[in-house]
Amino acid sequence: MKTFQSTEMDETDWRILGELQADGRLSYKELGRRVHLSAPAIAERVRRLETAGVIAGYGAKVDPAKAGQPLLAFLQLRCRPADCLLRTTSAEDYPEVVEVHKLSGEHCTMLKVRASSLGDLEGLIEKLGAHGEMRTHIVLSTQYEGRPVERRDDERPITTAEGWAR
Amino acid sequence: MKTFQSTEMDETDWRILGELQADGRLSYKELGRRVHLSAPAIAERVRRLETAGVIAGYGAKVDPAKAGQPLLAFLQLRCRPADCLLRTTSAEDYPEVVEVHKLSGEHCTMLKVRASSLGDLEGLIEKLGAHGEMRTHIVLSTQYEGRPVERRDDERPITTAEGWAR
DNA sequence: ACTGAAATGCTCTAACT
DNA sequence: AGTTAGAGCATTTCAGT
Repeated sequence: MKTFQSTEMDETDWRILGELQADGRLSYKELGRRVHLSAPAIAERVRRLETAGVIAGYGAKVDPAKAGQPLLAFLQLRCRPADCLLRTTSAEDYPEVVEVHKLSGEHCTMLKVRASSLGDLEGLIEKLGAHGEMRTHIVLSTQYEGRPVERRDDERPITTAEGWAR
Repeated sequence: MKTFQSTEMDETDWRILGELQADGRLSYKELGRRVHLSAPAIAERVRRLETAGVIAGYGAKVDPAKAGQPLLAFLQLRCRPADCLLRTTSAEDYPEVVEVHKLSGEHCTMLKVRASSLGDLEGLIEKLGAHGEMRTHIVLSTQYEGRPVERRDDERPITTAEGWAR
């Protein structure tokens, strides 16, 4: 599979990426006005970014609190290898679970969950507790979330096999 | 400010929300075809959802790995109240920090960070370590992320002051 | 790779049910 | 709240640079 190298993305691509992360419904015409390119030129660049997978899709950003899920928590799960959450029941069965990450360290899993009420959260924690030792972190407030992916000047030359395989 | 009650959202609104979270660039015409409504009717419903803040915006979903940030980690910070991260330097100054949550428990902060390399991550951890005791969880793999907000049948009647204030 | 113009298709307003 | 119809734009394709 052909993958987009960072080196193939010029300043204009990054600006397009920035604008589209801030407003995914921008028209190509308006986008073109902002980065000083014609609509067809923009459309082609965006299509290339999509094909390369840099843009994985577009989505409405829904406010969970206003959609009935005001509670956020992080659950850290130290599974017993036998009945680990990732091996037995899929975490997708729990609608509260919005993210699942496998962690380094002590065979741990990090879950980000959203609940509609403390009762909902309590029930979830009880059910998940069956899979192993758990650590609960309830979020009181979120300073910010969903920072856009931006260009980094601090990127070092890649020294992995993939990096040399051009 | 007038806020959208969950009870004001019917099945059609939830379907629209589902479709727009899956593809934020869907045309009103196509959206209308999917939920069996005309384009102007859809447009008005979407505009209402936007005004109510249920839809907070639209954005391109960028794959961080393909945009030069393959590393993900959660950093748990136990600040000394005096020079807490949230009080002194704003965490927004660190481009690696993509989420900041204030936690219950021992005056803790949960940071979600994305780095371009282990060196980048190491430098960040070093700098943030100055703000207090820290616990690092490097993500090895992500099972999923960005699950859409969906309707929940399990919602209980709200018993808070806000719940009664209709 | 980008521009400009023409055809197509979508969005928006308005009049009405 | 919803529909249909028409005017106004955006998108797409294509020829040209």
